[in-house]
Amino acid sequence: MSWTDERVETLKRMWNEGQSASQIAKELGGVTRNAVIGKVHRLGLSNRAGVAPTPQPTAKPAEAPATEAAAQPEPEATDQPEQEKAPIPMSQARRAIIPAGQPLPPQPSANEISPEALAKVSEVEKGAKKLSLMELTERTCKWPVGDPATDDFWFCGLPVQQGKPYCEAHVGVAFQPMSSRRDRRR
DNA sequence: CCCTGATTCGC
DNA sequence: GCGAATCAGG
Repeated sequence: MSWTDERVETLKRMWNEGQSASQIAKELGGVTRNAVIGKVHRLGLSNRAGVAPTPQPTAKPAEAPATEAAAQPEPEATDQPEQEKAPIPMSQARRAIIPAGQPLPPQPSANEISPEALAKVSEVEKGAKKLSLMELTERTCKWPVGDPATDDFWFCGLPVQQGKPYCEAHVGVAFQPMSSRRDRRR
């Protein structure tokens, strides 16, 4: 693939939108994020919002203080490219039944989770890596699925959301904003 | 380990 | 001009 006018335009647009190089590369296809970054630099549109100065210890004599800044003659506006859609038919809501005693994530009652989150989880579970307990690492989602008493039990295993113990989808249901939880009388 | 952008340098 | 390899950081 080469940098056609069109592709360059997409690159510029996405870069200015704040998309990451990898995202752009993925969108364009046929190029790696390195290619995108390289192109970005060649185009001279590096800093998009203000990149911190890169203190380069390399022996690089200070060049003439460039006072030239790129220009944006394109008053582009109103751009709502794409939105994450979750057309999940929501087949059967899976319920992981975790017996007490396990240092595992609490399974929130399905009736308190947003349909969005549930759908997302369902979807994620389809592509889960289905790891066993011992296969879990610090960057694999530790969300349990299924009944530990049966063979139909595994851990999500998808890449975790930095820091958290679960993938994005499961983080979503794990950390509820504790909303309509007023059901205090029990 | 996952990711990010920045830079270098052979092609 | 291109972009993989590498670097530096989160």
